[in-house]
Amino acid sequence: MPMTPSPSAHRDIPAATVSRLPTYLRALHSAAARGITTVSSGQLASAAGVLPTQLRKDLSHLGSHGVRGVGYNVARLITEIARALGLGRAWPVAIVGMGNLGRALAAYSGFGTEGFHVVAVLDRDPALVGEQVAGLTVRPIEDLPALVAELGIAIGVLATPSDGAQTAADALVAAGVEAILTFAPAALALPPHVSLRRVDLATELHVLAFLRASLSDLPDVGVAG
Amino acid sequence: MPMTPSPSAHRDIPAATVSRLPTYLRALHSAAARGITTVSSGQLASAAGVLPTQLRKDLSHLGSHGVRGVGYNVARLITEIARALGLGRAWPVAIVGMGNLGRALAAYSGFGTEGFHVVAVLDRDPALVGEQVAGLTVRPIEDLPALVAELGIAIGVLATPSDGAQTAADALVAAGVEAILTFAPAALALPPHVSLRRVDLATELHVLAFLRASLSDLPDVGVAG
DNA sequence: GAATGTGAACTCCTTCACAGCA
DNA sequence: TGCTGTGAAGGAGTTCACATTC
Repeated sequence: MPMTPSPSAHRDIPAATVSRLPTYLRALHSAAARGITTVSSGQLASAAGVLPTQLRKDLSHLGSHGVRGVGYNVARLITEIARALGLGRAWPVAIVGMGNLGRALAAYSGFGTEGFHVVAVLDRDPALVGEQVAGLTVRPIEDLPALVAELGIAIGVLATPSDGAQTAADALVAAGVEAILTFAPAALALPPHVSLRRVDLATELHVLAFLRASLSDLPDVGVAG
Repeated sequence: MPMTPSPSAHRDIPAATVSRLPTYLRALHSAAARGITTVSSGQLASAAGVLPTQLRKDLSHLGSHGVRGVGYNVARLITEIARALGLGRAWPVAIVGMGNLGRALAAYSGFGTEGFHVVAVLDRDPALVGEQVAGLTVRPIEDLPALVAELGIAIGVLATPSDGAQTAADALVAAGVEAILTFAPAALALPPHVSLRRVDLATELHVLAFLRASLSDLPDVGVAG
């Protein structure tokens, strides 16, 4: 799991815990929407797909205080996790690369409900610049510094082909963006202060294929024809 | 990192190693395309964004034999990794959910070059059934058993909203699919023999926002206005 | 009685140090 | 001399057992 190795001031919450907090938050929101005000670690854990001990250990890192014999107050836990994750305001996001994936991401409604807001879409191809995508006008890469300064863009999403990924990443960093999520299956060289996460679709499929193959060790697909 | 916890017959290659092999494979293909026939662990590791010791340890799990003092034969290493990953044939993939993301995935050219082939696209919405997406006709969920049997579909990709994810997953499992990649931010209950990977875009952004916030502990975005 | 919070054991992964070989 | 392969050390994360509190 690619993550910038250097930064040490993670507010002393382990990286593995941070990566599970959003899931807990979603489960809590869903519970709150159903009128539930108190949950036990067992209930919340099963909704999130983890073990109860895992959940309690995770929550203990935020110093969160449930009530013994009772459980956690849903509203309070939502507040605490949101604060731990640095939410409470909408983070402005820029997406670079307006191919199929970039367009889909720009239109993805999930971001908005989770505290993120796509405020800029860019592409290096002049033929795409000026086009409308998800209610935004596609801008050229050269506009990045101005857009970052103007809109306070904090996170850049790379949806370019592998070739252009490093160049686009350099442009983001030069413009002052310090957090990048890339979908390009390429190794990126970045300054140590820039946080990087990579989502690699082909790798996920490869891992699945491996698991699948190691289960049924048949050369043929396990479907009786 | 969501992965089915049960299966033990991973061909004794650690999960963490498996998740890096595809990256090595890409770097090797790229090297081969440039006419390079031998690489050292240092060269390959920097192309893949890992440490040389990590790479050598990983390769040692496949019993791979490089040549001391020289390095690895590119062609041979490609063959060994491909075999370890169970490649060598194109895995047929079905994508369920033809919203923005599903369409983008169906059109994603990366899959084809990596040993995967999107052979079916489905949606539960009758209004979408029959439409053409990436050269395929959208089929109803009910066609899954027939499609799996006919096309040997081994991997299902879920690009549905969270609501429909469990239902769609059940349909895939009932049709005989034993490996699922889901983009829906929901916990899925699946039989233990089914492998599951989850890609959660919102979670990735949350983690980035956390890292970003813990670096510059300003309430404001770190751009001098 | 019921459920949280946490030290301690355990498992997994990464990194180091260096032996082994061309 | 140069680079691979690997046992051993170190670190991170998960699970267990149980003391603690309502």
